[in-house]
Amino acid sequence: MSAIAKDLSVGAMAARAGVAVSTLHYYEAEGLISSWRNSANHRRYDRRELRRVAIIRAAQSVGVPLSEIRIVLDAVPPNSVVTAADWARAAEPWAARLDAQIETLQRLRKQMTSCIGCGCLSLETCPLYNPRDTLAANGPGARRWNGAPEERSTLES
Amino acid sequence: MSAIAKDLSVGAMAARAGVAVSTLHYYEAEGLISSWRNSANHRRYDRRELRRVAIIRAAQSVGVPLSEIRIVLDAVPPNSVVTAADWARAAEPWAARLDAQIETLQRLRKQMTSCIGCGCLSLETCPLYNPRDTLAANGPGARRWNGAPEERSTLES
DNA sequence: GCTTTACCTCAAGTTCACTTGAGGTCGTAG
DNA sequence: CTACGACCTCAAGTGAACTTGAGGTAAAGC
Repeated sequence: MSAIAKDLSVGAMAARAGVAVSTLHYYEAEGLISSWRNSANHRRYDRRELRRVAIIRAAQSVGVPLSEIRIVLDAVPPNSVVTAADWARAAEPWAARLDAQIETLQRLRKQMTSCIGCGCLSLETCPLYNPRDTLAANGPGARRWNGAPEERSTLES
Repeated sequence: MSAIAKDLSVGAMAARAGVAVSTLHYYEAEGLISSWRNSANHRRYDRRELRRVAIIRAAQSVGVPLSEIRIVLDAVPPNSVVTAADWARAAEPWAARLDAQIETLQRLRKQMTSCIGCGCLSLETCPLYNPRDTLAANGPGARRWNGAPEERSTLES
C-alpha cells in the first residue's frame, strides 16, 4: 500500500476521487472513463483516470451535463499521453461557458438586492431575468428549451 | 390587448416569462406561484407573479433547486406589497451562494488551461478539483453527497 | 349552430445522474 | 475449510423538474 500503485482498483479510485463505486461503474458505462480487467475480472484503472474523474466533477459543478463532458473527454483519447495543448484545445468550449457564467453571476450578485426588491414589473429591463442570455441557454433549464411559447411576441400590454 | 391588463392569463404569463404553460401549472402545484380563478375557472395571475417566475428562473440558472427557491419565496408572502428590504433579507442566502460560485468559477477559469493540461495526478493539490468546497456542496452533485466513501483516508499510495 | 382556441384536471411518461438490490465470484485471513 | 471483504452483473428504483396525453369545458369567431 505504501508502494506506489501503478493502477487502481475501483474502490481506490472511488476513495481518491470522492465518488461512489457505483458512480464509477456508471461513468464507465457512459464511456467517460475506461479500465481494463485483472485476472479476477476486477476493474483496474490507470491513474490518469483519476484526473478524468476530477474533470468530470469539476465540469458538473459548473453545470455542464455529462453529454457535453463526454464530447470534451472524447477529444482526448484514453491511454494517450496528453499535452497541455491537447487539453486546452479540448476544454476551449468550457472556457467560454465559464466566462459567460461568471459574468452572469456577477451581474446577478451585484443587482440582487437592488433589483430583487426594485419593484420593477418590467422583465424586459430587469437585469435579474433575460431569458435569452447564455446562461439561460446552457443553464439549469439547459433541459430543452422547447422553444419558448410565443416568444413574448404579442402581449406587450 | 393594448390596454394595460391588470392580471394575466396562464398563456400570457407563459409567453411573457418565456416558460411553458405546463411549467406554470407545475410551479403553482409546487406552491411557488399563486393565482385565482375567473368565472370560467381559468387561472388569473397578478402581474407580480411575473417577477416571481423571473426569480425562479434566475435562481435556477445559478443552480438553486426549487426546494430552496420555495423557502426564499415563502419568506415573501404572495399578494403582499414587498419592499426592497424584504427581498434583500429573503435573498440573503443566495448572495453567499453567488459569491462562492463566482469565486470557484474564476478559479476554475483561470486555471483551466494550465491545470487541465498540467499532468498533475495529485488531486489533493489540483485546483480543478477539491471535492469539499462550497460548490461541491451546493453544486450539481447538490444531489446528496451520501458521504463520500472512505473520505480518501487510507490509500495514500 | 358549429368549430376553433384557450383553458381545465389528473395520471402517467421522460430525462438525467445516479443508487439500490439481488444474486454470484474471487482470494486472502483465521 | 469456511468466512469475509471486495469485487462482479444486471435490472430496477429514485428524485428533480418538467412534459405529454386523454378527456372535458367555455367563450368567441364564422
